[in-house]
Amino acid sequence: MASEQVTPPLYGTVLLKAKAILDFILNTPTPPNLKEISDNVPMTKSTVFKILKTLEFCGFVRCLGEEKRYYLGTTFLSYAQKTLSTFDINLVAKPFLAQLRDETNETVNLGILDTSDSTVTLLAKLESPNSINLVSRVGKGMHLYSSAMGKAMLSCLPENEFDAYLTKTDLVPLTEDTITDKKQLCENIQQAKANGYAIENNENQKDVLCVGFPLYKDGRIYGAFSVSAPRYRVAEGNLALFIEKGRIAQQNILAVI
Amino acid sequence: MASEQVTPPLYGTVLLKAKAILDFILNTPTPPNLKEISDNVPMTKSTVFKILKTLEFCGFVRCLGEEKRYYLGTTFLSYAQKTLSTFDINLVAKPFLAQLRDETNETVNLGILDTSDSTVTLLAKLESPNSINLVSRVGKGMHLYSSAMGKAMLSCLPENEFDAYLTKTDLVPLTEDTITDKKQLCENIQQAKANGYAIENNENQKDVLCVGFPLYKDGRIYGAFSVSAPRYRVAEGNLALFIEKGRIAQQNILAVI
DNA sequence: TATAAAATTTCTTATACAGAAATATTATAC
DNA sequence: GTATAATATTTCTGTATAAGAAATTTTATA
Repeated sequence: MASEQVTPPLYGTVLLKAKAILDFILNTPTPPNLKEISDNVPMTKSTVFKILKTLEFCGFVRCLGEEKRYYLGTTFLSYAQKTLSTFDINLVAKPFLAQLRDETNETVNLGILDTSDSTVTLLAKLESPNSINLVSRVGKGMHLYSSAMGKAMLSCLPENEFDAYLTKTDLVPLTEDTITDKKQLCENIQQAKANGYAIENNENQKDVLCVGFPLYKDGRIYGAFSVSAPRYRVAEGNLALFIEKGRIAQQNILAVI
Repeated sequence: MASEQVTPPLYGTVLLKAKAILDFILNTPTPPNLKEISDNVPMTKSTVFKILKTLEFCGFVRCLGEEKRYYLGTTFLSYAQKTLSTFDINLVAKPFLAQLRDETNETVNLGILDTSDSTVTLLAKLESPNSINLVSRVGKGMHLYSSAMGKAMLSCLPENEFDAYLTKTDLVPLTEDTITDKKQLCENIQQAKANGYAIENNENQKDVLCVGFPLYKDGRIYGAFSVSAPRYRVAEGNLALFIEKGRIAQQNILAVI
């Protein structure tokens, strides 16, 4: 849906063919042999064969057994490890968050879950063009129970992990509206789960309202982002805009993760 | 060293170039930009650029940030998952184990660690050409503390996991030579770790001697294999042969895992 | 042993590729 | 704010390479 590049490049047809073959192996329950592959990708048997042999040479596939079935290779294990170790949600999400900032004219934050002490680590803050800004600092840890991003991420936790968090955490009040009752927090998180976003209204920082969106995909919590504004600037229509545009940003980011 | 295919295939030069680029990104601590890549692979900048754009289109790399640095893509996460879920140590190891069987003229076994109940599951049994064979059945579970493959795998466990195993396990005797003393087992495993192989002499099955080799790589225990023979057939020189040829098979298998 | 099916190899022309060099886009110095 | 340098991207062209048809070898099955 986004206006991204969808036309294949005019270079590297072999790469595109190789990917089609790899994807076919990926999506086939039992490892296929040459015939099964060439029957299911738009290439002749000899072309598939030659590409497979090169992929095998590269360690991208392995051909095993008397039936000569093709398996994805162990090379991908190293690549995947590197992908994870250098994955930068900050860089991935930033363009979409900048757009969200421009659409809402408010400050947009990006955070990740710090599992060591169950807090939100603020990775990036895209300042509102409006003059009066909020006091937040990149790197600062916030509580999960009081912040919009934190509550958004809580809403994605598996039940047992959420229970563990609830058990071990003291809900220390930060403002007069901080939720300090565990049952109430539970309900609040349930609501966030149902909505797909979490609202924090004067709970974490005085006179600030935040809408937090989780970045959750394939069972993994990549982080969360939020739109935050001084409460006086958030009228009814404004909040709806935050939610609408936030949801779009969320979809866009998840699509490229 | 093995007489495997080492000559690049005469087809798919773009694939080979693409792999060189991916490998450079893999081995560079901070994600490189175009210039850094093209300075380090034997291609011109424009060639590297065009391949990168196609790799990006395929989801194999992503270009992020103002500095346009290249990261390995998330596509590899799916590929790696599939690699692991279809990984078949049996098929990978079999040719080398068949060779070992022929070199020793004894039965060769392949097993994996069943972590659910801490036993060895026998995956394959390559029968000795000699007439008198041993009683073992594919699928049969053996104890880690009494079998050669089990002890080989124990020698690769991280210390805390080994301690946990020792604590929870009753060393029930299977023969008159089964090690039933935990301290003695500890020393035996230490010895196996130092040797790189484990010997089981009449401990698991009466009148049988086994030499077990672990298949351990990158912190992962893929399984173990063993050469097993009736004790009366194992003279001094024979045992040395088992160890020598077993080590070679182990190296060969680990090289292709 | 005969037959079928699948895997390799051979061969050839159109085409996709590689690199040089020009251009555009940044970053940085002045 | 302009000049300069560094990097990224595009254009262009001869040549190497890829794609497919078909023959051949290998392997499975009757």
